[in-house]
Amino acid sequence: MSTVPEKPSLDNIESKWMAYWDEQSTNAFDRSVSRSDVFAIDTPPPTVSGSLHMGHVFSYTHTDTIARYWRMRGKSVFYPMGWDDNGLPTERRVQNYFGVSCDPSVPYQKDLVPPFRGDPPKDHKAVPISRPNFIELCEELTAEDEKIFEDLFRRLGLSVDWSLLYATIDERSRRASQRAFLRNLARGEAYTQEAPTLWDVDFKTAVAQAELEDRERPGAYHTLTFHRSDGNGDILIDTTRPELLAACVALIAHPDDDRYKPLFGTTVRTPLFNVEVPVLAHPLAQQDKGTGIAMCCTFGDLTDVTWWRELQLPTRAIIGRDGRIISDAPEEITDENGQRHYASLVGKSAKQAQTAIAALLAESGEMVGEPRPINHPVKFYEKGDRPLEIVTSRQWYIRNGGRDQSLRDDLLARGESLTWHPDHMRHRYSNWVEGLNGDWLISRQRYFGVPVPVWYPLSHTGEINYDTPLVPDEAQLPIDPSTDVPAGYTADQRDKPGGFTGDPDVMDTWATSSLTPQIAAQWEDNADLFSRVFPFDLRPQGHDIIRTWLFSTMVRSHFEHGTAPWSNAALSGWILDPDRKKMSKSKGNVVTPIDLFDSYGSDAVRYWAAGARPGIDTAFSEDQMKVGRKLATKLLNVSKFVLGFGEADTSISPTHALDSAMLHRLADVVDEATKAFESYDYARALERTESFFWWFCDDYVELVKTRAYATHSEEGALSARIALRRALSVLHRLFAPILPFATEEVWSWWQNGSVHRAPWPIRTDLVTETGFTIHAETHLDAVCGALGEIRRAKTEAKVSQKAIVEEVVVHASEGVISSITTSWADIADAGSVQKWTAHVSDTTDLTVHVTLAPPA
RNA sequence: GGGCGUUUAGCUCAGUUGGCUAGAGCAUCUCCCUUACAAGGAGAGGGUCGGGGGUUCGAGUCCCUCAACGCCCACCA
Repeated sequence: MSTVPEKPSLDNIESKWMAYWDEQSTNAFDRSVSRSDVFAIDTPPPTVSGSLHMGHVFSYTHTDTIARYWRMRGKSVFYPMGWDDNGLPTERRVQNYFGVSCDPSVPYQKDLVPPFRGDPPKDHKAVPISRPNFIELCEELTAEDEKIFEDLFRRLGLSVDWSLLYATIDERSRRASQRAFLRNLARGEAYTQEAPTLWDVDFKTAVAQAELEDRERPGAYHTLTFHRSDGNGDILIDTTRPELLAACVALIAHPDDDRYKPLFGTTVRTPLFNVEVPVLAHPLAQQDKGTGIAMCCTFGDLTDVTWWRELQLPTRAIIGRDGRIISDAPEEITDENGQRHYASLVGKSAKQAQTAIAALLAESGEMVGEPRPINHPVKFYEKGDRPLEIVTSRQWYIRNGGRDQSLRDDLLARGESLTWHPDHMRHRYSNWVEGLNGDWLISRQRYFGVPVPVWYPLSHTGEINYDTPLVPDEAQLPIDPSTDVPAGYTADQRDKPGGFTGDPDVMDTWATSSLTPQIAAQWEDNADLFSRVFPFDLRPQGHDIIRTWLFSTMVRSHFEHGTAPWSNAALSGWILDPDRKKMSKSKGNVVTPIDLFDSYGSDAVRYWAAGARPGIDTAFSEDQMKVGRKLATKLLNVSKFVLGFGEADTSISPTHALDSAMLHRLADVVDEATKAFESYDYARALERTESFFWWFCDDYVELVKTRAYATHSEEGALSARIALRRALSVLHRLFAPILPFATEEVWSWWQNGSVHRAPWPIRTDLVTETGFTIHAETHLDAVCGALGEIRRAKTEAKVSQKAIVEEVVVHASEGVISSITTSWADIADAGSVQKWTAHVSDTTDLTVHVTLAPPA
């Protein structure tokens, strides 16, 4: 407890109180309490490769207000932070920064010195290094960014317990991730399979359904002529991907399509390549698309995959993993011209091949007319730059209900069991789960990630036996199969016939971040801690990653623990720029958070963020930050003022009706704010508190300040001071979750300890239900109504509010007159009124005639 | 094509089970240097609550319908 400063200021309060909170361990999680006294938050680990922006400030503030509320409610708040530094974006930065590339076949080198630290020359050829070395460099580079992130989050006032920090690539995360995978494998929930999968040709990795997005791209319909094998004419096919013609395995029309019914079971020959393919029926063919009959290739899109599987068609892949036409033509192309045509396409990208084949078709006369340009949606990897291809490869999957109705039902039920904030977000989840069309593909052909922790035995001829993977003991985790050796083998047996080979892949970043509750709670590493926090209370996150992060976390927890990982999911909205467009760097409308903290203070920025209702998109608004700044300043000033009246024994009830009425009004605000916070609605809690606060400052304090100075009587002054101090204490605590710095500052002037460890206010801090006979709201409306009329009269007369009023005549109902009479002395003080008379009238309206004194 | 959300003052938004004359902040305008605060204060103007229909004594609120905008999912020859 210190004294009230002469000139209160918001300057530098952030650094002052940040240091204090560290010193006092204000935000530390108490590991001794039982689960029922814990509030556990599964904080989203931000991606470290980028920079923190207003979106982070926005959503993390929301969570922080909730954390602070529950801490004041006496819960031990488990509020960890994690860094998501596992994955592609980091990998790319490390390659560019150090001038290295990851090659899992290179052995680990202790104390490796990278060729560069920052800006390798343009002609530098990346030096291949082992995967463990590469991961070390990733950790080194991300550490710098993580420091910056931590500083920013501290400055924002997040009440995170920084001792709980984790990173998704750290040892604990890798161990948890591999352990969970191995358990999935042991229970049959993870499996490997060779199958056509969506493939990014630039990253050269498989991608999962959840990572897809559609982009509108220009394309062109080409009308191709297929020749009936019986010589009875041609069939026209519309396709946007003529470059796949050599991969054509069938023509397919709808079973009910009368135009093509007679052709089912017959064959046709492809243009240019002269390969015989069957004409088949399948209900997925759409009669109104193109010519109503489609060319099925291996593989142009996911429909092709379905046809290929269901109609048991052969495989004729022509696109390689680099997105180019492979050199080996399908052996079905026996025609000499066909082989020549194919050879002319080898090595071309899909786009180049399309141009080339269009020219060939035009030349051979097997294309009708010119290509007709269209715009159509094409599937992309969300981080990729080129359309996805479909290639056949061996991948690991985790079951997620995409191929199993009963599992799907179980996961839907888990989603239903959550309390969603806002509630309608539950539809995003069920919508996604119901639309799954396959299991979760978790393997990625990348390096910086958690390795798939298995090896495979090699036969005496060197064949990989995928059916009996060699798994490590859990005690060995984390492992890297590219350098570690499975039990029963020696290092020199690696990749030798009769030996073993390590799985070359890493797991999808979501395969690790789907375990954030387990990682943060130190699952299996610290059973005591885990039992005190799991399942968590809250998962806060963006609604754009319901299908990825939220759903995958649910899948893992369902399998491993047989429960949902949390009871509540709070989805935050987007930040829009003032023109209602989503903010983005490319538009140059991104303001950095630090500048805003410097300009308005952290509390003001938090105030803006907390004004947005849960899950609602919100416009970026510096105006709102100015308002927040004003609020924080006002809080300082009014606190100084109230405390300046001197101490009072607040255990005694105030005697004046106005004072009691004010406390009753505030007690209702406490109830509302409490109810709002319990349903995660920080915005409503703020709105109610703030609205009361401005009324308190503008009307109540003005009404009682003269009396509080002991101008009239000690008894009256005491009543006012008791009410003022009770209200102030409650207001400090009500604002604490939103304005942690300013409230801590004012709290320190007159209280011991942190406001953030003070108990959340309750009604009985303000009022006891006995001994108050008038209706608080009626009383306040009457008194403030009268004061308002006097103020209006002065404003209309264009005189100072300090101007003396000679007489006030009030006409009102008996009850209103009674209230005004009771508190008349305060009204007269606030309005500088010399004399007044009251008349009881039938009307419910309050009429006030004000006679101003002549200017002195 | 399926689902979800939004539509209230110039702007951003409240309006909780239907109930006085629909609210706030910002912006605009007027006034006031008033010993907590001029980085302040006091006031004013401004809305036929997206359109249409219905239920009701009474609808911003409930029902039907249409529209616009946004998002999610699916399809995509």
